[in-house]
Amino acid sequence: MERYARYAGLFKALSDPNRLMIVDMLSCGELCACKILERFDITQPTLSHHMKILCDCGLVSGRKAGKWTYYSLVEKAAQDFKDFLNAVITAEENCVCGADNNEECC
Amino acid sequence: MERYARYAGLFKALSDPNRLMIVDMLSCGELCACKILERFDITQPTLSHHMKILCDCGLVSGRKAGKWTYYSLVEKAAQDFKDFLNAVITAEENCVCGADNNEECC
DNA sequence: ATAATATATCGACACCTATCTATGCGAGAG
DNA sequence: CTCTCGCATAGATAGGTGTCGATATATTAT
Repeated sequence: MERYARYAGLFKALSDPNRLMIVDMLSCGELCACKILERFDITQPTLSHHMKILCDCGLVSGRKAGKWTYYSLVEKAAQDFKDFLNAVITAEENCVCGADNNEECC
Repeated sequence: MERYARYAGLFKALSDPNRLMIVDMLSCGELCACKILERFDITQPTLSHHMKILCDCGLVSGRKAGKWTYYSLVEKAAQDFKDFLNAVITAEENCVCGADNNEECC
């Protein structure tokens, strides 16, 4: 259950259209905050809020360079997340369903 | 942007640990509501609420049979979702990043 | 018909979220 | 040192979310 709670945080981080698009942009490479901001109709503090959420969940990392902050996707976190989703939607040995599906219901 | 908003709804549906675990259980096959309820420390109305969210986003479907309601994963929706996530975290031709990454920043 | 059972809906509550404006803070430029 | 610029933080606000107890609805059993 700990595992589910941890990944649920990642799903929540991507549950906003703006953040989803930001991650898509970052998948092509590092971008500075102002470049990201250009593509959205939100204020700078709002973008900062979204970037913090993406960083806090571990999917994105920020790098300060002078006045600018560059954000990039954390490849390993993204892969782990993808693998987790795949495991969740795929039938597995040792699944949480408990393997008592074949019992008569109720 | 429409596309992001649509899938953001799916991420939101999976942003709760209980719902994430429910989907994992359903990936092994159809389950009746009471069987699902057994595995959680929540009340029946709360489970009903979660199942409605999972159904509304298209990831799960419900089938009434007498007194019972059986829920199952919608395989195509799950696959499409997985493919979308993969596209988002992978660099692509024709990406939303706009391909102007190589410009000097700001 | 009446009772029991499975599930959904309603109304309430505490908490969280996305957004804004205003402000703070650190780095470079003059 | 002071000004400007990029970004983060604080505070406010409207709306959403997870949970519950109470109740409604529908189906099966008596």
